[in-house]
Amino acid sequence: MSARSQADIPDIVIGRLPLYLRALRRLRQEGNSVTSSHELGRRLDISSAQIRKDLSHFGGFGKQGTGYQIEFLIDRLQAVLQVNQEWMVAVVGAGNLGIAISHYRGFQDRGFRIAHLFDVSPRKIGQLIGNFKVQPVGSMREIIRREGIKIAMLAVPAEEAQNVADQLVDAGVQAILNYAPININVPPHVQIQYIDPVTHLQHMTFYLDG
Amino acid sequence: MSARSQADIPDIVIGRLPLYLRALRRLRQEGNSVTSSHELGRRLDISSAQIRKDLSHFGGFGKQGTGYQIEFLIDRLQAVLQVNQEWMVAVVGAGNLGIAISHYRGFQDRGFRIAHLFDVSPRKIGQLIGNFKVQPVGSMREIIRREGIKIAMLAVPAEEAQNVADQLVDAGVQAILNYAPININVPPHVQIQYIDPVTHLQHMTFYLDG
DNA sequence: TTGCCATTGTTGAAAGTTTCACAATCGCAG
DNA sequence: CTGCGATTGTGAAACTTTCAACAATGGCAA
Repeated sequence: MSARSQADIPDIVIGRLPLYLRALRRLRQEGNSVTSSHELGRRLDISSAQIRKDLSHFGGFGKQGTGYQIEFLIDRLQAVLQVNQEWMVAVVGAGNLGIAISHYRGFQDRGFRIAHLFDVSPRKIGQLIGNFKVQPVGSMREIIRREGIKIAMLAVPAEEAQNVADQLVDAGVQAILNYAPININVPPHVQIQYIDPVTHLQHMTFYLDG
Repeated sequence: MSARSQADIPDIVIGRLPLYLRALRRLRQEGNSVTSSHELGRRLDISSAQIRKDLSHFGGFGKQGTGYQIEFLIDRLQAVLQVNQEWMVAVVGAGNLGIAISHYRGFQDRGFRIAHLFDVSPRKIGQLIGNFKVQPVGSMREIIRREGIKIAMLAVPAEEAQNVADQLVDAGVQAILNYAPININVPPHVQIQYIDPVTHLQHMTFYLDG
């Protein structure tokens, strides 16, 4: 990976930390204050040894005989993932998907806050969606620059995705979550992740009979 | 994995096939009829050796000196993934997300067709969303059974996800794409995949500076 | 027909990831 | 204070995945 390859921790390990965090917050919500690698493993369908090993990359968070203090571990994982702060996020594309994203309440307390919603269509610009007035892509660069926004979600048609991504990178964005069903290329200092439901469905149909 | 562990091909390889397929269809749309492992690799940011090896699990699809016939390879991959047919999909949850999913045109020509949209809320039942009348979860089991639906997308609140998943499995569903931000447990013969944008964002924030 | 360039399919080595197994230690009961 | 059951952190082994290298082959130009 890039920049902050912090102490050489495998990327695959980093990818599991958000899952641990999610499960821990759920355990807390259910009223627990302590858990174990076995309990986490059972819930996440990951071996307990793996969980212990993953966590041990960041220090000894548990206690032998007892397990892990949930509150403490949540705190530590949030710090490691840098989500003990609130990141401003720009959404590009005010179609059905961009609108659903803009309404979604689930970003709130997990480290993210949607700050702007952009679109090209004159029909959409100025419309009020959720709490956001749709803004023209033309002003995107300047707004992202000015506000130092580092993260963007891309919900535009596949044909425009590369072009919009280039503009985002130029504006200083360092992480892109791309919902368009197409691969895009970004410079190595920019993080990119993909969400395409069809690829998940196609992965599963391989195993279905019939 | 389960059931059709076809000739022992690693799951991680299966997971890449939908990406190859997506890139190939794009290449075709751009007017190409032939490609190479190098070109695919460049686009997908995957080594050419990996692509050749992955494809070789299913037979010799390419020609030395020339590369791969795009049309032919698309055909083969669609057959391997069993998306040369149209799978009926049930969507559960008619909130913003369920609605966006129901409107999404991108399932159409990639092997899937949304057949039903279910919700519990009496306020929503009967409403027309896209082409679907929202149906009560109470009738879900019978409809899925009767129509032999094998795939469901779950867009309900985290608290209800496990319960709804259990009902789906009981109704005969064999693959679930879960958008709720929670892990759910299903029997081993049922495929499950997750989409949670926050986990992707948190994965990326690890690497950001500041 | 020959020689050359491009590209595959495949082998084996290297790198990466998961699992095993156990000493160390904690908290608690008696 | 001792002994027991639970649980962590970890080094070494097993396993999986990726990569590098190359012989084999196809098409094309001369």
